[in-house]
Amino acid sequence: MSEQIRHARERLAKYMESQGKRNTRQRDLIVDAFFVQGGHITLQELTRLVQERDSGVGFATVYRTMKLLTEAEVAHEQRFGEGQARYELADLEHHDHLICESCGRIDEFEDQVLEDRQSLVVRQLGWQLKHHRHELYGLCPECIEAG
Amino acid sequence: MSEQIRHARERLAKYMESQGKRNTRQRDLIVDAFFVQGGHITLQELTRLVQERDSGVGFATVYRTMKLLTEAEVAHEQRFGEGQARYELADLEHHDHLICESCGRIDEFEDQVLEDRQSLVVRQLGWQLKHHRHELYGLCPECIEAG
DNA sequence: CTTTCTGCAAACCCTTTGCAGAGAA
DNA sequence: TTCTCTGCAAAGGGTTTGCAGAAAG
Repeated sequence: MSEQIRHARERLAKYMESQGKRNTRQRDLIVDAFFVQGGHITLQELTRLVQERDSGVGFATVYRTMKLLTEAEVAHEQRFGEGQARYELADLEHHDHLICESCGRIDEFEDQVLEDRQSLVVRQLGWQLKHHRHELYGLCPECIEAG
Repeated sequence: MSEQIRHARERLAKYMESQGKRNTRQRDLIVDAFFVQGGHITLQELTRLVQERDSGVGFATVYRTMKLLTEAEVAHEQRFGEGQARYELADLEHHDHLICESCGRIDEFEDQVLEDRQSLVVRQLGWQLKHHRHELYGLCPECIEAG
C-alpha cells in the first residue's frame, strides 16, 4: 500500500512536470490528505480534512486538484448511486465495489471468473468492451450481524 | 412487447385506483409517449416528445408522472455515468446494460452464469446481496464497423 | 517578470418543491 | 364541492468557472 502511494506520487510528479504544473502548499496538503485517507472520499470530506490543517484552503482548489490527479491517472472518480462523486487511488489491477446500504461501507473485490465471463458475453454480442461498472449493493457482515 | 405494455398499463391502472390518483390528459400523454418510445429516455427527452402533442405540458408534470410510474413499479429509474436519470419500462426479468460510448446506444443483456457467479462471490465475502448495477461501456457493432 | 494558482462568488445543470389556480370525481 | 393535479418559478444539491489578487518559477 505504501508502495502504491510511492508509485502514485512519482507518477503525479512526472505528470505535473510534463504539464508545467506548479507545486503549491495547497496541492501538497490536498494530495497528502487524499493519500493518507485512502479511498472513496468525497470532495466535501476531503475539503474538511484539508481545512483541519489549513482552514484557508477553498473547495474550488480541492476540486481542481482532484481533477488534476484524475488527469494524471493517480486518482479515479467514481459515481455510486446518487449524490456526489467519490475519489479513490487509481489502482493498477482492476476491482469492483460492494456497497453496504445500511452503514455506507464500501469494499472492493476482484474475481477473474466474473471478468472473463463478462468479456465473453460482450464479445458474443458483437460489442467491444472498453470498461465497466459493477457495483453490488447489500448488507456487510457487521450489519447482517446487527440485524 | 405489446404484451409487456398491456401488462404495464394494467398494473398502473390498479396502482392509481388504489392510491386515489386521478386520470388526466397530461398523464395520458406522458404515459403514452413513454410506452411508445420504449426505453432509456431522459425527462428532458420525454418532455420534448410530449410537448410535440401539447406544448402546454410542463416539465414538473412529466417529472411527477415518471415518479408515479416508478412508485407503481411500471417504470424504472436508472442513473448511468453522469448527468440525467433515464427511465425504462420495469422489466419482469432482470437485465443489465451495454452502453456505446460512441453513439449512445443502450442495449440490454442477461446472463445467468454472471448472475450466479456474482451471488457466489458476494456470499463468500460474507455479504448479503440486495441488488446490483452492472454496466458495460464500449463500442456497439455499428460503431466498430464505422471505425 | 510571466504564467499558473487560489479563493470567492456566481453560474450551471438537473432535480425537487411551494403555491395558487385548473380540473377530476 | 372537494381534493388532486398542473404549471410556474424558485429552491436545492452538487459541479464548474470567471476573475482579480497571490505566489511559483
